[in-house]
Order: sequence, then structure tokens, then C-alpha cells
Amino acid sequence: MRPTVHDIAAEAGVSLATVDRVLNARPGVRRKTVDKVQAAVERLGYVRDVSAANLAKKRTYPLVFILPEGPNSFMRGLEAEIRAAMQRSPVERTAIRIETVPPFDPAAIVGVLDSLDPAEVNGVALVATDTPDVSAAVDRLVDRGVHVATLVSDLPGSQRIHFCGIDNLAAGRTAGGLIGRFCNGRAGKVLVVAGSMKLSDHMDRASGFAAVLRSEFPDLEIVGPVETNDDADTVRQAVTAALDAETEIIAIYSLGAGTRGLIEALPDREQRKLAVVAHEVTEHSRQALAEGLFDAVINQDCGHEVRSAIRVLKARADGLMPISAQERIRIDIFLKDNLP
Amino acid sequence: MRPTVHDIAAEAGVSLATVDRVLNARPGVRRKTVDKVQAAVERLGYVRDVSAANLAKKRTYPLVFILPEGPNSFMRGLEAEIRAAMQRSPVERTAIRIETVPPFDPAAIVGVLDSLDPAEVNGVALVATDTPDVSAAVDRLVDRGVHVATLVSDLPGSQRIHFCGIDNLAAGRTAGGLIGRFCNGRAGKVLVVAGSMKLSDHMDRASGFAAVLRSEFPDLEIVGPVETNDDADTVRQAVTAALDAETEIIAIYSLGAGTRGLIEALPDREQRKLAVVAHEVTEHSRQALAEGLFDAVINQDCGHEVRSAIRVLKARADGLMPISAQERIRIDIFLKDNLP
DNA sequence: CTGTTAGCGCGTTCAA
DNA sequence: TTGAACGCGCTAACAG
Repeated sequence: MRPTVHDIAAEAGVSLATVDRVLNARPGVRRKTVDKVQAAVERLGYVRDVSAANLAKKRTYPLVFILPEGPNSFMRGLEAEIRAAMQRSPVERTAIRIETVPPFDPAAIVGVLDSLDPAEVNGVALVATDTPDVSAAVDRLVDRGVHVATLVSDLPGSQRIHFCGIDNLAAGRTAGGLIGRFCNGRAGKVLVVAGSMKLSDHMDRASGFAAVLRSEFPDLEIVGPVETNDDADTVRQAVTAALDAETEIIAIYSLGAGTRGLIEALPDREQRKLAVVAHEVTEHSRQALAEGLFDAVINQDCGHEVRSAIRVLKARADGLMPISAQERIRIDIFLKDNLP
Repeated sequence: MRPTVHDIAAEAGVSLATVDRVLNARPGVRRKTVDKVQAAVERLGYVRDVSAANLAKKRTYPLVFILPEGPNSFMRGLEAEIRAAMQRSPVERTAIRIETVPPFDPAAIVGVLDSLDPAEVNGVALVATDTPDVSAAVDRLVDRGVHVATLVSDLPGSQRIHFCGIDNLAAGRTAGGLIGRFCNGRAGKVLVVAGSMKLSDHMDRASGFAAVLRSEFPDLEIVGPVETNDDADTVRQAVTAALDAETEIIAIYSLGAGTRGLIEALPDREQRKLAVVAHEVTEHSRQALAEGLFDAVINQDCGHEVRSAIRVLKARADGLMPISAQERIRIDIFLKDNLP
């Protein structure tokens, strides 16, 4: 039988209230009493029953998600998952609010971050641009006692407690390995299309990709990365222009969004055979895979990311450590053959 | 504010005890009273607070895992994950017992299944051979009121409530897509090595693989599948023999275990270039990937599978539906470039 | 058949 | 600085 506060109280020779004060690090207890209680906790191996505590406190976890607005399918999918989590709020004791900001706008993110009231918010998960001002705003919020987790794209220099997303360096390496093998010995150029180098996920993917090509497939030369701000029309124009200009392009790695534009720019399979790898399963990329326009799509499960963010933020609010393996977001690789 | 049993009692004009009886479908309540209470539940949108209920009941969930003994690395990894879950038992209110049985021995599984006491066991997760006797034993257990989930390999005809594992047909298709692309237009033969056709996961992988080769890569011809009972020495002998006999083999798909034997049988990369795809990241396969002996490894996260089995079995014991997307086990694809 | 009451493990008044 | 007592939402005796 697991020990309870009663057992601790008896063991330490004090009352329940005193045990509670010590356990919750509240003031008004003599140093010696604190030691006695802590010794009893150690001795009996006490672990607090979080659900009983939450019941007594009628606790809810007020959480805020910050993500970019706009037509980006992936971000809208992410938002849908957050809304699904809001549906479960009564059961999970969460109170989730969504704040959307213009994409690629660090100042807007900073504005939201600074407007948050630590008294009303327990944790924040955000999709951030990796810029110094956002990093600083995150640190300010953490200093004010709010736990912050990054979502999808990390903020490596900041005080965020956790990154809920894939290892984007490994994702880029994977793309490199796939494209290298799909080209299978042919020499030529590979066009790399990115959204914005202000995003650390795009940065990481680009460098992982370049590293693998350099070390394993030296016959493939990178063109780009071209920046498109994840805008479909820009992607279409950029890809069309590049394919016209460079006839030696035999593969494309699209590491950002705007996938619809990429599809529109792709020439007939018969005319010109290109190995194509893109990111995120959306309506568009799914169809492109099925039609054989794309060879592979690298995906991150945004449902998992959202649930993970909630678990991590809640655990942290309770001062617990989450199961780390459970929070590792996998790099999914989809071919037309294993599309879910 | 979420409604409580008190609110229901007031709304229905009855006492707490009666509400409790109705909510838990216990006998001794007049039909009319039941209806009144249920109407109040509907009207107020009541949902029971499971953690409060568990607190009051001091509930624990006694669970049994059945899996094959023996040297199979994957199964040992699975067992390690179950033991990790046992460590969390006090927090998760579980009481987990592991039963091991000789591999490929349906009778042994049936023996364990039939020996289980419904009064002492709440749910069972098992790695099963897909044979009629096991299926029947599962059905008998379900009839006696115990929830059963299959783990890793499914039992499609049975009354199991859930399958905790990957879509093995899709996994086989993925392997087919990868091998087809890695061979890249070359014609030749592909050796398929399996453990046992008594396992539905092996069956499914083999057929998914064959389907993709037939429809998308007609220049590749399948040799096998050869059955090895997942024994490394048998695998080594079978692969060596096949490679000697058939000089046109340009690829190998190993869809079962015994990966060490496969590695030992593989000729020098320089001598004979083979595209190799295997299953499950283990110490051996990891090294083979790193050295370039394997091109890809398809993996299932057994930690996720174990946690999922526990969640599903617990949820079912409480009469709840789990978040289905969370319980979908992903098909992981590892290249040397994205090895974790 | 139905209602009253005392906990489950913990947090939080209010007195002492 | 400490302790007693009540309540969180629910279940389980025990009466009636």
C-alpha cells in the first residue's frame, strides 16, 4: 500500500497540515520540523497522489497556444488538433486558449507573450520564429513564472522547458538519404525550396540535408535554398524559374510549406523525371504522392505534438517529469504505399 | 462548472446512492427511477469524474501481458517496456503481471488464457499466433468478461477489443515501395525471408509487399517467402543458400526476426550489391544500418504499443473510448541518416 | 427499493 | 508555529 499524508504525519509525529505545508513548500514551519517531515517522506517513499490533490484543489490548467494564422494547411491542421484537445478539457482539467498571429511576424509573437498574465496562465506553447526578440520575450515570461514549450519549430537559445516537434536536423538528413538513394548514382543538381530561414526547423532541415549530400552523395549538387515565405504562389514561380534555368536539376527537396505551388510547377513525369521529397501530409501532398508526383513525404504528427505539449506543460505545473520516450515525436516517412 | 452526482440527485429528486446505482448499472432500482436519473444525466450533460471515482474505490487495474520467451531482441525490448510500465504502476493504478510462453506454441498461449481468473484479471494483452485455437481461447476469455487486446500481431477473427500494433499490410507495402525505388529500374529477384506464416503480422507484410511489387515493379520477382521461425541460424543458412542458388537476387526483404543471421549471411557490399530492408531497430540492425549493410529498417515503437495497450485496457475497464488517433501505432522508417 | 453516512488522499480554512 | 475539521466528487456499507 502506498503511503499517504497520514502515514507521513504519524511517522514524523506532526499533524496533517504541517505535512501539507512542507510538501508544498509553504512558509510557517520551523526548520527542524521541515527536516523531520522530509526524513519521513524519504523513509516511507511517499509520492503524492496527483489526482487526489487535483480533486481537493479543483485544479484546472489554464494553457495558451500561439500559432500563425493564414492558409498554411499544416498550421490549420495543428489548430484543429488544439480544438480537439479543447473538447477534452473538462476531462483533462485544462482551459485552453488559442492566440493567432500573422505568420513570420516576431513582433506580433512578442506582443502576445508580453500581454500574458502569469496569474491567469499556467503554460504556453508556441510556434516561434527563431529571432532574438522572441527568445527574449520567452525568457521574460519564464522569469515571470510561466512554463513555455516550443511547438514545431524550436527556440534553442531560450529558457523553454521543452520542444514539441521532430528532430529537424535528422529530418533533413532523412530527406538527403532518400533523395540520394532515389537518384541512385545519377549525377546532377537538387533544388532546395525553403519557407524562411528565420524558422529554426527550416534551418535545421536545410543543414541536415546538405550534410548528407556532401558526405554520402557528392555527385549531387544543391541549388538554393530559395526562400518562399511558405507562400504557394511564390513557390510555384521559384520552382518554375529554377527548372527553366537549370536543366541539370534531377531532384527537388521542399522543406517548407506552399506545397500546392510546388505541385503546380512540377512538369509531366514523362517529360522530365524528378525525385521529389516534401514535408507534411496535407490534402495536396497526399494526392501528389498517390499520383506519383512526389516520391516521399516527411511528416510530423501534429496531434501527437499538441497532446505532448499539454502533457508536458501539465506535468511541469505539477513539478513532475513526463515519460520522455512518450514525448519524442517521430519522423514519419510516407510513400504512396503507406499513406494512412 | 461540471455537474456532479449531487446535481443529478437534486435534478432527479433522488438520493446520491440511487444516482450511483444507476450510473454503475447496479440492480435494485425501479425502472421509473432509473429513467428519471438518466433523464437528469442527459439534461445536465453529466460525465463522471474518473479520478474521483478511482480514489473512492481505491481502484487498481490488474493486467496480464502474454509474450513469447526466447532470445528474440524485439520481444525482449517489448518486455523491457512492460517492466518500465510496472515501475509506474503506483501512479497509473495498474498491477501488471507478465506471462511468457514458448514461441510459436499456440497450445501454451491457450493454456495461459484458460488459466486466467476473471475475478483477478481486468484485461489481457497478448502476442498471439493467428491460429483457431488461440482465437477460440480469446473468445472464451472475453465471454468470461475479461477485455483482451492483441499486441504486435493481430487475431483478426477474434473478439479482441483492440490491436496494438502497426498496420502490417501497409508496412509490407512500404517495404515494397522502398525496395522498388532502391533497385530503381533494375530487373531481378527479391528474396523474402519470414519468421512464420502462423503470425498474422508476417502474413500481412508478405502480402502487402507482394502486392506492391506486382503492381508497381513488375520487373522484380519474389523468391520465397522462406520460413525461419525467427531463428538467427536458420536465417543465415537460408539466405546463404538462396544467394548461392539464385545469382539474380538483387534485394532482400526480411520481414521477421533473426536479423543477426541475415547480417552474417550478407556478402561484401563490394562483391555483390544488394538492397536490404529489414524490420525492427535492435542492436544488430542498428549497426547494419550504420555500416551500410541495410538500406532501411522498418520499426514499430514497442514502448508506444505497451503504453497504448495499457491505456486501451484501462479505458475499456471504465467503459470509456480512448482517443483513437493517439492509439494508432506509426510505421517508423529508419535510414542510417535518421537513426535515433 | 431507497436514503444516510462515512470515508478515499489531499488541500484549506480557522482556531489555538 | 501548529493542529482540527471540513470539503472536493464519488463509492460503499448499513439502515430504513
